[in-house]
Amino acid sequence: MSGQSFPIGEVARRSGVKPPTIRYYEEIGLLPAPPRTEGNRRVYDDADLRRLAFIRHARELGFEVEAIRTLLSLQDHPDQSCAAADTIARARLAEVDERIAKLLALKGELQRMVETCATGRVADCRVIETLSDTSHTHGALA
Amino acid sequence: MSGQSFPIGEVARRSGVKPPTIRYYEEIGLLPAPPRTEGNRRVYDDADLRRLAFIRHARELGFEVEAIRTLLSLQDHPDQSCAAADTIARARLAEVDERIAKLLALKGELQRMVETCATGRVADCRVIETLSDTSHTHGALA
DNA sequence: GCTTGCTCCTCTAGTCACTGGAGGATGTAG
DNA sequence: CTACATCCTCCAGTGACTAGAGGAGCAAGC
Repeated sequence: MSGQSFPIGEVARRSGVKPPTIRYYEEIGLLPAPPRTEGNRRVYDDADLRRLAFIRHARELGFEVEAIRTLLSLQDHPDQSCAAADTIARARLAEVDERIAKLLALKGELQRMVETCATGRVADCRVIETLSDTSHTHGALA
Repeated sequence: MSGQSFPIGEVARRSGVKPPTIRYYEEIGLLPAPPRTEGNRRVYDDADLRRLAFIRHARELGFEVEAIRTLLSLQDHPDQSCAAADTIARARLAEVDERIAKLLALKGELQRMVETCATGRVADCRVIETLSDTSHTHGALA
């Protein structure tokens, strides 16, 4: 009932991650090395598929591979010490919060521009002001 | 009242962008080449500072340099055709919206983990499920 | 006015996270 | 059994930095 298996190309199509990138993720240990067929071909399952989709989304959101590694470690070691997991989750949470805040600010500004635009010309664009606040500039990256 | 000027090191400290990176941005045309002193040193002003801080935040949010270039073009050509600006702003807006949605989902999951954690063990971590939705997987990048 | 020491300059090379291609084996359809 | 797609490994290239070598500029102290 859950034993679907796919070759790398199929996984690539379904996850949106290209074959060379999938092999690369295996190489750097983000994705476990899958079993192989007689003919040495990689065989993936649904769990791999989900993991890859997760990695892809996280990368698109701008998380570095190391950050993703820590997120995946939460998944991979559900029995690990709570303190460790908590620390990781909290750090990521802070990062996520800041990103959301910045994106919301940028969104507001882009919306304002689209609206202003409807009424005439772009006039005063403040995209820079929106994201150039240097107050919480230091100490952002976890 | 607005004539502050700084050498590259000062700009680096204030913007959080390192000198070599600032020079790199100049090279690829994200930042205009500033005037130089007698002794061939770059001299920046407040506008450069804001622009750099903006670029930094946008990069942290995962926007590619090309996307940032289009955002900056809104700022740089406030008199350009509204249609062009509108198209750019709308495309970025869609991207921003999707990012916000994904980050909120991830945030919820991380929060749940921190809470669960407080009560005992990590147990079932679903960070992967949170971001592995493949439904709107294709057609995301503008 | 000259040395000490910091910042700056350019240039080249290295890193991270991929991306693409060469050259060859495998698997599947006619 | 021949096409032809897909896979394999390996190696080179890209984007966006990052670090280092080697040298010039400048401010401060003696």
